[in-house]
Amino acid sequence: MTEAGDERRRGAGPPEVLAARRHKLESLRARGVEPFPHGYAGAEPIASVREAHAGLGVGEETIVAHRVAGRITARRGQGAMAFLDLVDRSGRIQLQARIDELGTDGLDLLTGLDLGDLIGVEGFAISSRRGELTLRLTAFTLLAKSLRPPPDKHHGLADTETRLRHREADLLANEETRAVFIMRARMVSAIRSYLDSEGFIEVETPILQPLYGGAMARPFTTHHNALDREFYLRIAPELYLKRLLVGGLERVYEIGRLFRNEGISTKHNPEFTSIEYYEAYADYINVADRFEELMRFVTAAIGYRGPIDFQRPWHRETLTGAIERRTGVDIRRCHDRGRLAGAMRAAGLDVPESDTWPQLVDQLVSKHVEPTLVEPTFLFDYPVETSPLAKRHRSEPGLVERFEAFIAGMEVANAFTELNDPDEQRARFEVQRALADGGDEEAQPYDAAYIEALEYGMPPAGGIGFGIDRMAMILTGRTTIREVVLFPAMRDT
RNA sequence: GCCGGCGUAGCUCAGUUGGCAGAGCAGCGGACUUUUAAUCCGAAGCGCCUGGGUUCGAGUCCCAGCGCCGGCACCA
Repeated sequence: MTEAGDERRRGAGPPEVLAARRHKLESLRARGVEPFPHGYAGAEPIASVREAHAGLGVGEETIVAHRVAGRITARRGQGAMAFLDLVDRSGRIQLQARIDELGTDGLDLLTGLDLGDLIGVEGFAISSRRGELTLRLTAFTLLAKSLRPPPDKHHGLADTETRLRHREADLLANEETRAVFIMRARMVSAIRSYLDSEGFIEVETPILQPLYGGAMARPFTTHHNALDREFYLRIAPELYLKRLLVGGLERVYEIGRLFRNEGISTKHNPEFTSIEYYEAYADYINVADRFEELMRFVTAAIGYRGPIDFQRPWHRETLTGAIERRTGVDIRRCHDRGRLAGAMRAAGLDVPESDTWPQLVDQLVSKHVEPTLVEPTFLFDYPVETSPLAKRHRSEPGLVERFEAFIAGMEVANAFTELNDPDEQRARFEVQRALADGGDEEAQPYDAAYIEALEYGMPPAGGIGFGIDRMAMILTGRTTIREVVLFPAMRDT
């Protein structure tokens, strides 16, 4: 059902399922029941109730009292007795409501509540005749009345559009959705604890930036009224983080939202979460080793049980070797656009006319190499043309010390030995400026403040950035970024 | 941005060659003291995404629009 449909119906009077809940709300108030009380202190998580009675035998009853709170998700009436399912953040538990415990009025009130209502309960832990852990209720309190029916209790909520536009409905109906976002949170928490334990400090740099940089992407722009100037929403925190290396912080990381004004796809959301970390006195090989270690740590910490093996050492190839192996094109022998285009045509590959040399290299990687990289893989050593912030390779002319990491056919990380020579950085920016003048919308702008920072002296360093969302996709086994972003970008209805 | 698929009750879904819009769950009324998506009986609830058109007659066929999904392009 679309939003527009809801609105129209509201104008013509609500559907009867909504009206029924409204009427029930009023009759509760008429009975003196407050439908929206202020709190319910002292409830324990359902999971801890389960833990406390793990060894309970079938049909066994205890006099251990528990107090829990949650949402009613199912009801099985038996006249003078009823069973209900209660769900909280930690799990589900069955409730048994008996007329001899609650009285006629109490049982009527409880069984008259709706699926979706939030209640707090007290009761004794017992095992039912079928062996299910159950709370035999001695008391209950309505904690919040639900005025909108929850999705089908068995089929859950399946309509993708409703799931994404009303994530709350998705979360309350689909346990699997809750599991995905809990897993994502634990993943981020594990990343933090790894980096914290390695002496990195978490920092926050500007999201509203006077000049964007650190990646090849088109930015969002916005306007600050008091300063009367345009700001960009950051496309990357890189340049600010490296200024912190200059300042002596030496090991820094930032987890936060990035914004790129580009297309939306199963792998792209206009705002997404990345982490970047930088380490003084490391080079890109050290960074690759640490990233492998980080992923081993994170997957162990969250109990990852998926198809990808993170314990084994990652595959390592050079970029040029990977391209040559898969297409026969040796980009080292094709330093100008014409030669590369010719070699690609000779190999029977598509050559878009407007593509520049770096764009053709990108094509080769994304079309012919990336899809083959299912197991965790590093590609090392990229052309200097595609990497204006990376340090020149120590032995390979024309290349920089940069790698990208791939998992499940998807690029997940980008890293390099950082360029810390201010004069060379200035020259690289000049090249970018020329590209921008030539109409390249993604060329990086000249950042004079950054050059000035490098002039104070930046330690040799390695750094990496990777997409939290894509990592979450891989670790939760989702195929679209929308399944790991709580509220993904959607069109207006 | 381009190409294709989809849009029916609060939710999950049927709907034949164009012929009175349906089921299950939820909700409503009643029965029931051990049930576990789904106990039994009964009565309700759908302007079929929006707007045009063809037709005696449109959920169904045609056109346009909106949204979602899947590709492509762009990108991480």
